[in-house]
Amino acid sequence: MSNEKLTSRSENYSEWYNQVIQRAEMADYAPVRGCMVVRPYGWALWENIQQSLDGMFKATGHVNAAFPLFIPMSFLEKEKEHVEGFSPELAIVTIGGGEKLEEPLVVRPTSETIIGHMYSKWIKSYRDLPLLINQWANVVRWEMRTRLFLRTLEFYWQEGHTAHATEKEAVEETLRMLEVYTRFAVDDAAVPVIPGRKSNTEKFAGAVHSYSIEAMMGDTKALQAGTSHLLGQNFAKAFNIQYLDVNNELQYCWTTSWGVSTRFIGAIIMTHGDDQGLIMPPRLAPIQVVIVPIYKNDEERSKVMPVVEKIRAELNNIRVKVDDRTEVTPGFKFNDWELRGVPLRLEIGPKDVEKGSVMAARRDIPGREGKSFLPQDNIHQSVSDLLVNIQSSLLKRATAFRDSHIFDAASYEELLIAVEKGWAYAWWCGEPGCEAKVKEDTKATTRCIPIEQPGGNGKCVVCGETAHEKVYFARAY
RNA sequence: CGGGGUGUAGCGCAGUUGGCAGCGCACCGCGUUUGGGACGCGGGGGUCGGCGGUUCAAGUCCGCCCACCCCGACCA
Repeated sequence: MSNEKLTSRSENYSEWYNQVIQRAEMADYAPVRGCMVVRPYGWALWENIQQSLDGMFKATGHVNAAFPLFIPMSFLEKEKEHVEGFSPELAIVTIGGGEKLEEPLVVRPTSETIIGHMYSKWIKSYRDLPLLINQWANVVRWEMRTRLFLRTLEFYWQEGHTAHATEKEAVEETLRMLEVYTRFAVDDAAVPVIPGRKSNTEKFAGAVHSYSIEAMMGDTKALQAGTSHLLGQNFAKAFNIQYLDVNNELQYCWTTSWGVSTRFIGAIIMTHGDDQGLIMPPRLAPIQVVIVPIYKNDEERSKVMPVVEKIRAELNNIRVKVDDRTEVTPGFKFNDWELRGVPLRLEIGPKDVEKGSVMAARRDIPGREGKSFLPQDNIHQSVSDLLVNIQSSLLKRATAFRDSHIFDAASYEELLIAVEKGWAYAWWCGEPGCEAKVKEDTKATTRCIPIEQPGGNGKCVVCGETAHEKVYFARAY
């Protein structure tokens, strides 16, 4: 661990990002190119994300299951767009047990195909529907360039796969899970996101429609933080997922899939972090409160530690860490836990023992301004209140930042300026040509066509033709 | 695959006209410290990316190879 200052976030955002992750011991690259080791502290955050999402999945009637890591190549080839979309980034096993395989096995880049294969066996009757299954898994996509959490060769995620009797139900499911992701991002991660539909060029290979939640990072670039796909009957037809309806007629199912990955950790880091390092939203923070005892000698220690233990015991259902390391100074610990993003720090020293107080320092407000004395009495209540307050102020701050970097673009000139400074919000006719022109001129792409629309019509910001929908253009990760 | 760059201690780097392999941080030991990144003294750690060449002598000069990073095309 280093005790040097971090690179400033405004000076070099990408260096800041890598430094924070490494110094906070969130993750490392493994010796193999592009693969990521998630360190215990990073994994603890992921576990909290898992727990939060899993609770919402259960509440909406989904159950967990597991499917194979290896998928026969022929499975992917059954859906034309799917294999075309994924073939450049597949890792393929050609040798097994020293023998060349009859048919290559693909290391799953996503599991629609193998799950579709199983669903065709499992689903026979309308009584089997809807089938609502989620899988927590790792997947592999052979990316050209990797970035910790955001784009790694292997990543961890959850992928939900559902089958329904009607299109209407599948559409409802797709939007329901988009809503679940939105609630998770906003309420638990304090990451404001815009739910919307992807353009045809940006959608998932094999989907009818893709939806996503889009977040703005601290450098104003956009990050797709979760996706929900309406697969229509594309996979049902490719894999023969059929059922007999009440009239004894054979019907194809309507399917969906949706996922959130370890990429979301990157979203949290880049949304909330500052020049001191990470800031964890209290609801997901691996450590919510760190207590730093302060003493000069054994005598002071013997007075301070019982108070520390008493406070720790009272904060029973809060994730508390007592940093009783003796080899580093309190000042070092302050910086260390700030780097790791612990939302609230309690300092307890001889003065607090005398006064019956503790010093509380909130992570979201740096320096003296974020410090206050709390009475030791009723500490559980005051700490809980502070955590709630920090959670909501993080969301408020991120939302204000995002909104001040979204610009209405009424003309192409305005769009060019807007995507330099943040996101452009503009009418778009839906033509891929207009989208491609923007990408060529600015590197910005359509992020999503938001669910909430202003209504009425406008003129496409690129070609001037009549447009029915407004869309966000932005540079993206 | 195209353009640019870098390989020297765990990490970050310096190394001049070729002449004993260095610095900061980290690590280990002892002591003093401890309310915002402590200090002193002592210590351990190297196939200088690899192979070959020039030379009395190569981290340094020459040739070939390898690896990695950044910018493009691709992407949750």
